[in-house]
Amino acid sequence: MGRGRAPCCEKIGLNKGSWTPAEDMRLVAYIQKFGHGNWRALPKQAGLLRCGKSCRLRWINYLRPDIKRGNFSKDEEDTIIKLHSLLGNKWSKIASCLPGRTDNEIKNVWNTHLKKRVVSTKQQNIDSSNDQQSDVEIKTSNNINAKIPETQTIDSSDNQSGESKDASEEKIEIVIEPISLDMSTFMLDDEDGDFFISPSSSNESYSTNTNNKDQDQDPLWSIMDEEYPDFMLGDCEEQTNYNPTTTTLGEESSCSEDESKRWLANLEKELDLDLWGDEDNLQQSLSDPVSCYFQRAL
DNA sequence: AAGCGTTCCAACCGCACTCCC
DNA sequence: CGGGAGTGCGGTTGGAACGCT
Repeated sequence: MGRGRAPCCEKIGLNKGSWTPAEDMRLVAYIQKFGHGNWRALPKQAGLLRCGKSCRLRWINYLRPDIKRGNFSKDEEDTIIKLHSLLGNKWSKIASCLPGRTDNEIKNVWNTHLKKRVVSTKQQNIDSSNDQQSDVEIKTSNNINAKIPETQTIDSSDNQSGESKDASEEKIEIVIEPISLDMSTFMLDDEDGDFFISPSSSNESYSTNTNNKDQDQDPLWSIMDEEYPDFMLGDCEEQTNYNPTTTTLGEESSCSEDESKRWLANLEKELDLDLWGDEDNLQQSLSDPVSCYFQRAL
């Protein structure tokens, strides 16, 4: 689609723009199996024609199993407004107070909805009563009861937003609840102890297009549900206690390069993507999956 | 139905930061 | 301490969906 500026040299030959369901599946399956210890190396090992940055963004903003999708609740919106008044455009900090929401999503909601609402609220307050404290209620509030993974004291002193200078010396204590996310909510095991992705169990409202009215019709999970109902990732019981809020998979999971390549080849076969060819080409795929992928993609 | 403007948000980019050697 | 690599953050872009005429 060609968003933004021209790609740098090292990105020539890599895919850009919207992710396809197949790419999503490949990324999810790879991370479930091997983790994401090294984002730069991940796309090569997973056979994705994407840069590591793009993979990371896709995972964090979209494919993570603990992502909460759908409309923001009133409470969430209020929390965003309050935190933004204190922190400014510190989207990642705000996101840390809203479990399941990403900084990108919060940023979008703010820019498209909440900013206008705050401005109009301020304007209404000024118009209706000339109240000198019209913006106090949205500028400061210590009554924030947000949920973030661990107790944090947010120091807003680094806030550079002009909108919140008044609160720059203030520290807010946020009571938070730990997120307990077990990968078993995302992956179900069958009788043999193997695991497979369970799209429907991961999030009821999962969608790649929340803007859509048919947001339950996500292409990825639709395909997964309909075409790969028993999509297998192989034995990965070591992943069953994966908790993305506390664990970086790549730090704990380990796999040899050979294991990675072999898994990738098997994945292609299971998905019937025909990117690696038949058994005759398997050895070539294993020895140099990326070159093989390019050759076959051309 | 077609055309046009607006809204939404996924994905991009560059820069900043952290870590390691 | 300096430099390089990897990662995170925030601003911006542009295509798709939507609404209006």
